[in-house]
Amino acid sequence: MNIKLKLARIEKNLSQQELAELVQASRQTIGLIEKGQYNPSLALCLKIAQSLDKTLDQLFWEEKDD
Amino acid sequence: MNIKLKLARIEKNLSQQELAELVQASRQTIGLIEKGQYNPSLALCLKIAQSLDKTLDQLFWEEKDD
DNA sequence: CCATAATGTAAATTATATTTGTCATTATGA
DNA sequence: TCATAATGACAAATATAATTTACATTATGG
Repeated sequence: MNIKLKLARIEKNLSQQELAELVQASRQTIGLIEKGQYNPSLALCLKIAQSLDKTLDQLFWEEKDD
Repeated sequence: MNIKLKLARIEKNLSQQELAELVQASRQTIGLIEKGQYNPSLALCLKIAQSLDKTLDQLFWEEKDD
């Protein structure tokens, strides 16, 4: 569950459909990325981050201990 | 051409082959990503960043003006 | 020169991200 | 109640990332 992405989208007052159109993807793809258990391409991540005025790290980076 | 990735790899004294093994990818995949014109998956980007002690932004983020 | 490590490149194949379509659910408003 | 927007979920088809295999180039060291 990518809560950071979902929150960033809602902050921008965008529906999944609207974000999908901004990044030229399908609504389902956005839904799946927010749901997690999903592995989007770097290009799509970059478009999403730019559309939401965030960086890759802000949306997709998790601190790891190992 | 992803020069940041290439430099980060060389800083770590890793060959493409060695980095590939660390992230469980093929040597060719690493070479193609460094060459650019390529669209890796987020999961692979995360593994690469962790292996090189960098974040996503440090390796894959470009400031955009638009 | 010969051997080898490191890298670049290309074609064929496999794996999987993404799309498309469809139906169900929830919430909101007329 | 009825209509609709938003979302979740699922399956099948398509697009493309990634692998595999192979051969070439460059550099280094014997």
